[in-house]
Amino acid sequence: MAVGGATYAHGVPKRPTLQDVADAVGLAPATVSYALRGERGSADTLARVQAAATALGYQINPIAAALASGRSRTVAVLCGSTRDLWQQSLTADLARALLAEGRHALVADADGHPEREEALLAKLRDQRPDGLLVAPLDPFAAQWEELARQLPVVAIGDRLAEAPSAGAVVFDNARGFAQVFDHLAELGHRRIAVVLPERPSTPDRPAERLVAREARRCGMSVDLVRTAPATADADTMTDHLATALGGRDRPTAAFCLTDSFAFAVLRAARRLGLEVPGDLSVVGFEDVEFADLAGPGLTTVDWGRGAVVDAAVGQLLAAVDDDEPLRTVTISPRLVVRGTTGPAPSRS
Amino acid sequence: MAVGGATYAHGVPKRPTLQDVADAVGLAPATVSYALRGERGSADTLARVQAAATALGYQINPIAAALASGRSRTVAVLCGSTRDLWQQSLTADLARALLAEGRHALVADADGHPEREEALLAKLRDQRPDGLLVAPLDPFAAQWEELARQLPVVAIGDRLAEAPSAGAVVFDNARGFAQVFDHLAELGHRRIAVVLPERPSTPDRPAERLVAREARRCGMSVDLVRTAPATADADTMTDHLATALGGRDRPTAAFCLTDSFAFAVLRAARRLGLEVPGDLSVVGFEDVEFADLAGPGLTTVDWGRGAVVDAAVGQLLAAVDDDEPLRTVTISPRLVVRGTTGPAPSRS
DNA sequence: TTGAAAGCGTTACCAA
DNA sequence: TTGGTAACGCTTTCAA
Repeated sequence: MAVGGATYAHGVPKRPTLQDVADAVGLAPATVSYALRGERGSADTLARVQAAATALGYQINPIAAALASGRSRTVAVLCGSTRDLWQQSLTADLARALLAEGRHALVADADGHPEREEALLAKLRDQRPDGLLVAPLDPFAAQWEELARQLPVVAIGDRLAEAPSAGAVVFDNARGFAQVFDHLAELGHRRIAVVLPERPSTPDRPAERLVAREARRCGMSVDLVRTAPATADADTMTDHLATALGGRDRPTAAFCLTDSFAFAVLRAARRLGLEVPGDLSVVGFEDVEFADLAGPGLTTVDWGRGAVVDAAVGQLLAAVDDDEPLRTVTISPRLVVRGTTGPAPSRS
Repeated sequence: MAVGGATYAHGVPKRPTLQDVADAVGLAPATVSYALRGERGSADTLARVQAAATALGYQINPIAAALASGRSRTVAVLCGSTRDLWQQSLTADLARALLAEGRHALVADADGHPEREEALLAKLRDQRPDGLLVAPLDPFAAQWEELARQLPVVAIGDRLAEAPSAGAVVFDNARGFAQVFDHLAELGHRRIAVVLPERPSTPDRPAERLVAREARRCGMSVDLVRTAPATADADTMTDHLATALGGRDRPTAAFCLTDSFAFAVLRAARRLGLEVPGDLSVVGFEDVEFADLAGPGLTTVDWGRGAVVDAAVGQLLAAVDDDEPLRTVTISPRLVVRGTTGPAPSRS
């Protein structure tokens, strides 16, 4: 029975309920409920109910509705780490898009830890969201399978290996990689570093294989630099990259699979006294808003976050509302070359 | 009665309820409820209930709990515009902090429109959050008063003029402005531009007055450049600023009340062919993560977002859980001078 | 088209 | 300490 803290209990003016509206118009609550939702009712009833509702200032109680119907009109958004800039923006955009569609966003952030992802998922599920949008940390986890059977799930970035029934919005990495390698090859780079996250590659981001293939195709040699995903601690990442990119026989370009990595590389370059792009070309793979400011040498791949958001939210809500099947949508890359990204250094 | 889309209805294995646990241990649901919450029960009862609950895999249904108790264990987070980088990060940090305290975050974004702020507020209120964290677009709106009477509200950035009962986390702008002006004066700047949002100044950000006072104190002349808050359209902002900062008798420094503005100024400077900081010193007022990358001349004021988040979440939850009074917390500025911000240009 | 009644899964009051 | 029971406010089935 609603108690509420002493401080706030009195201020709440006991909002009108369905019963109040029903009393006002002399109808049964059920009738009012249907009328308010436009499910049925004669034109007359409908009008009277509407009038009474607005007169009383009736607002539905979504919690009661959720309990009774089993649907909360809320969508859970679970993201791997909002410390990563692109994911942070993605999360914000998803929330905005959901709101525009009349759904609330229940957001959670696994903060880089797969085990936290699992725990959060359980909690989110308890909130009975109508659907789930997730940028998975561990797309191979077994839990996805059960979850995807229970409610519509759309994964962003990686297909959920164990949950074929889930939808996905994935990136055409093959083309993206090809564009980047072509670009770097044209500039004359022969030896590049590829900065990528430590976590295992996935079905949709088989980064290592793609790198190997492209390197072969372009006749390049590649240093793989594995880096912990974005954390609160930018310095550690910078240190790590400075070590990897410095040294005598260093690469002439760095291809970063995340713009957060690219920023760390730019910082590392600065510490090493390397000019970008004079001494080191840097390519990001996400195109966050201010990539253009981050460095004159920062070329990026733009995946069109708007398209990602539309595809994800669109198909999720279609599944929720109209039971439409989920599918995999592939996003195409567009290379954004900013300023002069080359020329390739002339030293051997 | 739970219907669920045809596709997902079957997959849901009908989770155990309190009743199921009660049946298992041969106690009343009420007893189990109390035991599970550790509110009462003998050691024996408690143990048996725990065991049965884990055995059955019982998970509480938060929606039913919310309906019965009137508390949702959810906190609404309403932000003026997640297109602004600082606010976007703030929102992400708030959500993370809330999660760490066992609360879910219901996030909404007014996207720069005060009228949307009002509408969203109404919808959020319907979700019966236990509290509200808000970076208000319009701190003068009348609605805050009623809202703050109904549930704990903590405003970030501006005190809510009409709602004295609400808490606040505000920035010590007087000191922040003084630090910036001192810094610029030391570098020898005599004429600066101040880039600030169009919306009316507020009790806690009486920007214009502070600017006037500081300018007088430091013997500077000031151009006020009013700019629409961050939008999706960075180009427009850049155009606007390029106009304001170009011209024959242009200022030698720009003090931007938002880092988003600072970025726009950097873009404008680039378009105008101005060197930063050679031709134009730029000072931001927020210190977003990658400010150090955005330009060598970008000095910022760091308000410690972590402190803001702690203060806001801390006092809100104290009010929610322990009925503690809300208060106004003031955050102190710290000037972060990066690289060489001067020297002041030598032309008169 | 309308309504009565049975939930939905908890919490909280009050009596035992 | 425990348990019965009445909310909480809505949705949905089923009968009128």
